[in-house]
Parts: sequence; C-alpha cells; structure tokens
Amino acid sequence: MENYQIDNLDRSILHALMDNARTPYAELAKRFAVSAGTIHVRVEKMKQAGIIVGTRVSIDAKQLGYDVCCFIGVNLKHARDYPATIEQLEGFEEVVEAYYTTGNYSIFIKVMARSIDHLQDVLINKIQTIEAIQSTETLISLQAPIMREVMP
Amino acid sequence: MENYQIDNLDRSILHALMDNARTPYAELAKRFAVSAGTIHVRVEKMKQAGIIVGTRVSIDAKQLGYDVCCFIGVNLKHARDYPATIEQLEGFEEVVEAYYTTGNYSIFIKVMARSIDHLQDVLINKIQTIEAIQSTETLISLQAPIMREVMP
DNA sequence: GATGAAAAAATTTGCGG
DNA sequence: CCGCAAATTTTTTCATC
Repeated sequence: MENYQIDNLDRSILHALMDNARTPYAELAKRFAVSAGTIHVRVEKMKQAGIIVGTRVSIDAKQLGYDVCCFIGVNLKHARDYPATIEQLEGFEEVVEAYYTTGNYSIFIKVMARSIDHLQDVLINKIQTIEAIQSTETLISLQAPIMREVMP
Repeated sequence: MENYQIDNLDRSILHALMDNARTPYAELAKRFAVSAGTIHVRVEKMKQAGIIVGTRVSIDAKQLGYDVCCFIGVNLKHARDYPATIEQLEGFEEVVEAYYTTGNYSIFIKVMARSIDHLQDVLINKIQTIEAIQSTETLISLQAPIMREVMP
C-alpha cells in the first residue's frame, strides 16, 4: 500500500496486462527485452504496492441478455439518508455502480437491465420504493463508443 | 457469437472468474465438484459464445495518482456532430467512458483526473475546445460506494 | 458431455552476476 | 536489480466411460 513510483517498464507491463491479463510473461519478456523473471518481479511489486488490485474476466453483458444500460440521477429528501439509501440500492443486483456526487444529483447510479420492460420494473418496483428518494432522472445509454481505463 | 444458454455450473464459474480470473481450474473443480477438464471446457465454450470477452488486471487509479473521478453531461449544437465529437474525445486520455444517451444530455462522459486542477485543465483546454459542444455540466464524484458487474 | 491422467506450457523460486 | 535455469503449478489434450 505504500507509494511506489512506476517506471517505463512497469508502465508497459501494466498496459499489456490491462489489455490481456493472461499474456504469458515470456512473451512480455521478449517484447520488452527483459527476462520472464523480471516481469514476474515487477508484477509482484505492483501488486504489493496496491496498484494491481486483481484480475477479472470481462463479460459481454449483451450476450447474457442485458441489453439496456442507463444512468439515473437520484435526489434525496435529506442528505442524511445517504448511507441507508446506498445500502438499499446495493440490494438491487441491477444497480452496478453508485457515485456520491456534487452537482445536480445527490447520488448517481448505473443500472443494467434485460430490456426496457425490465428497466421500468427496476425503476418502479425497486428504486422508487425507497422512501428517502425525492426524485429521479433517467438517461438511457444507446451506445458506449468509449470504454477504457485510465492509462498513466 | 451464437446464443448459448448458460447453466448453473457456467454461472458459478463466471462468478468466480469475475472475482478472480486467476483462480486455478483445479480449485474451481474442487469447489463445484467436477473435474478440471470440465471447467476448462465450460470456459472455452463461454469464450466461443462471446460471453467471456477477455481478462484484464484491474488497477487502483488512486495509487497511480488519479484521485478525481467525474461525469460530464455534454450538449451538442447539432446532433450530426456526434461522431466527430466522439472522435475528438477519444483523443483525450482522461476521457475513459462515453455514452450516447437519451434525456438531458447528448453525450455523457466519465473523466479521470489527477487533481481538481488537472480536471479544470481537461475541461477548459481539452473538452471545451471542441467546437460542436454547446454546453457541459459537471458532476464530481466524491465516493463510489457501489462498483460491480452485472451478475446473471 | 464428463473424467482423469499424461503432456505441454507457464509461473515461481533461488543462485550467481 | 537482473538473468538464468530448475522446481512447481497450471493449463490443455485425449482416450475412455
């Protein structure tokens, strides 16, 4: 968890692994003209430093029938209801992200649903049943042309 | 890319790999009481079906000095400027996600920055230099209490 | 389809520069 | 800190049920 200043080699390794975490170390070694052992050492260091948090498979939600992605701006009646509201939102599996924000909304959430009908169901029968919510505003995402991670 | 109806075993494997893509197949095999070969076959099938898209390391942007996360609602002067605007936004590494949305904004983007100063710089010297943009509205995220993927 | 063992490949460790 | 190579672990294949 300490600070560790990454160098160019670390950066290159990170880039490669962010694209494909299963790239063999031997291949990275060849690509960056170092040994596989060195790649291993660097990766371990970045894990230790808390830079690399884990490795996950990424799935195509569409292939699993989740077609609708939307953002919902939520306004609360009272700011003090924030923790309780988050807890309730966490119980709805369709809510995949939540942000506590400054600006127009108190909470900003991302919801994945199977269809417009399903989204409507989530909105009416789940989200809008939360007492503390005053109003919501929905932005349906038709397309996500950019989707990547920050690249230091 | 065809349709493939996943069963409970597939779902369990998916859950495990979404949490940690490096879980050895032998361990999953023990956990789900099947053989390692079966795990392998199922994973390959889900790859073939386009359900598993790839594996990526997840990094902690904070550890790399990216402290500020924000959303920006963008309004365009003309809807026809959409493709060109996306192209320009793509050139700014701080723009990590972009959505084409219905509702209050034409485009909705997520931006990661090193600091409030850096964010201001991105806003003024990058995003707002795009001719086609009429107005923007910024929501700064103070916290992200929920962050997960959809779990079929 | 699933299994389990054998073969191939990749990761990890430790010694020596 | 790096490289090399041995030791270990994991993935992949395949004949068989």
